[in-house]
Amino acid sequence: MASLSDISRHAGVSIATCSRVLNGSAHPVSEATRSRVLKAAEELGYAPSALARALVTRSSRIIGVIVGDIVDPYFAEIARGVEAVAAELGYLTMVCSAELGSEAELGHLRQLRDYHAAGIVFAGSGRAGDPVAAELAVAVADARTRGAVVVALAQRDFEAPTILFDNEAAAHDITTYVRGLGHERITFVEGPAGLHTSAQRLAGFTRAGGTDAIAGGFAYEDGVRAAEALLARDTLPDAVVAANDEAAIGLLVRLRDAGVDVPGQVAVTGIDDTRPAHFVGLTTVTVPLHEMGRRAAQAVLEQHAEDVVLPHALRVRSTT
Amino acid sequence: MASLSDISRHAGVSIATCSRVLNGSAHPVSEATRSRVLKAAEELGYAPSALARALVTRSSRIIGVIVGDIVDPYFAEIARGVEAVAAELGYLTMVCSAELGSEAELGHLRQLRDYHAAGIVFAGSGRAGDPVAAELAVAVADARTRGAVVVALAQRDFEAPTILFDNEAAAHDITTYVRGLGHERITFVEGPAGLHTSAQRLAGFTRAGGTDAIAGGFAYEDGVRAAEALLARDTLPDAVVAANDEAAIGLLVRLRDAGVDVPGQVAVTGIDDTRPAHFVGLTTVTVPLHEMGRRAAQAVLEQHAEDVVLPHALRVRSTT
DNA sequence: TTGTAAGCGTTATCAG
DNA sequence: CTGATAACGCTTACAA
Repeated sequence: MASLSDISRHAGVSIATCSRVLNGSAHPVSEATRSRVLKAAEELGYAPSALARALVTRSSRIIGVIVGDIVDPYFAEIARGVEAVAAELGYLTMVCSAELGSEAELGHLRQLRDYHAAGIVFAGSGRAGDPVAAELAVAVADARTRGAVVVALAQRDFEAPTILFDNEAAAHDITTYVRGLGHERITFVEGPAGLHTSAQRLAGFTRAGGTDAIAGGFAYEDGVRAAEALLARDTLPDAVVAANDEAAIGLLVRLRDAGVDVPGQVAVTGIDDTRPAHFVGLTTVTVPLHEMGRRAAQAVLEQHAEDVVLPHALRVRSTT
Repeated sequence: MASLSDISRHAGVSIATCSRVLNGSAHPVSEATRSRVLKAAEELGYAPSALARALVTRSSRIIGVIVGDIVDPYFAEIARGVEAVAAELGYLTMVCSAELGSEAELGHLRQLRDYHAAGIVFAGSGRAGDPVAAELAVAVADARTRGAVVVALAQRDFEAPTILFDNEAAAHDITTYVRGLGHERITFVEGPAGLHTSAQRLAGFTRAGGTDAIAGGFAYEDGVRAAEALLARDTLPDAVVAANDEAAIGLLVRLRDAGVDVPGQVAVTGIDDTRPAHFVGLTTVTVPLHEMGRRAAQAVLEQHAEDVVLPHALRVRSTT
């Protein structure tokens, strides 16, 4: 691949001048030499080395989005929001999936730091008692030293501006709605143990007067398991509020498989309003995932972020 | 952030030696100086500049996966496969979503090339008559010049080893299955116009004896629209084979909303066997998405790929 | 308006 | 076993 010095030689112009015309510098260059350089670049098929450029400017045009699980539509929606605004400005957004937990998150964070990413957005929540929390905090600080702006889209255990919605209120609102329907015995299927988000959603359920909570998770399979636990009881609850849509759907499918009438016999709800919720007609609460992604990207482009809490809203469909 | 020269000064050792101990070089270094360097690195919080390293070694540890749409579970599954094997070897996999079509794809490809990506995986299919096809081919060639290994997971219009499954056969098999059920009037909902994958699936339907095909797409909404087109006809077909799961689900939901009994009145099937298909009990054909991702990653790690066609299989559920 | 040259942080080649 | 030093490809004062 042709480099600046190739162009320079070919066009009979200094490297500096080539650099100036080839990267839209404000520095004046005569039309004559400009076109000569352009022509040489064209002929030789010049492509800049983003690596070299980033090395000297001390910042690349990469925005990293660290998500909990790339197949989870919750994260996909966020990533899409980031991408939408980043692409306009020519930034490359790379989504990194940390399926293996905090360790993987730390690994990705370090890589992003090492590549001088312009921005790093943490899409998922932090974990209580996270063994690598301290290391994460250090790496975040280092990334900042290198000019990265880091933003969190859920509660984390390091210093960072946050763009979020109120998980506790979301859970509270939907629980209240379900109670308002006249359901007395309501079971809550918890999120993954340890996640701050899980704790917040459980707290919302509790504050709304809920008392019966069982273990769960954020995956479809977790919902299936929760359904089985419920099916094993003497009597089914009137309603079950799952900590998120995926689990709610697993629960819903398993319950119906077992011949349970939803919503006739048991009402089922989720939180997040991801695409699959739409597919199955799940009652849930809409949260501004795409908008969070957009704002996160804007924050890194503007190199400055402010804490915000975005609104959520009940979305009633056919499972209640 | 501390750099090699900082460590060098702090430890009273040459930069070269520091480099040797800090990057696991085979070059011998005495235990004494090694530990001195390590200590200095520890104290100063050294983190290597992947940028500088990649610049001199002429290759970064980045694998880019260019997908059609990050919220599409088809691509998410592939990305996950890539990530799974890449992570083990310390490679960073970045998934780039080309929601805006070929142009966006080209943009991402160039970025990846400019960052000297070690590998570039094209997850989606090429388009007939693509206006940027030539530019894509050039950029692919350039990326190769810079040492990248590029792999395609669907038919493309440039030279590249492919890891795929047989789209034509998949569509043929499910159509044949549906006919075997006794359905006579079968409608096929096509994929997005222009995509090679769409053409292949349509060809499979046709080869299996299907004749009635209507416009569609790969998104949920496309399925909804197709359902409405069908609903507007005098009589509904006995079965509809959609070009993929997303569209099949949109179709299914819309049909049921309209009071149509599926599978009683109309049978519905998809292709891909993505997660949502599981949720709604869709009859479809399983394709090795995750495995394709894994193999693509292996190919870039081994710097060499061979063409393969992986098997698919019918997955019968409750919509037929 | 153009060119020279000093880095950016590493790795790698050669000598000691 | 250790250390200079030349790249890698680019940007950017500073000169001319």
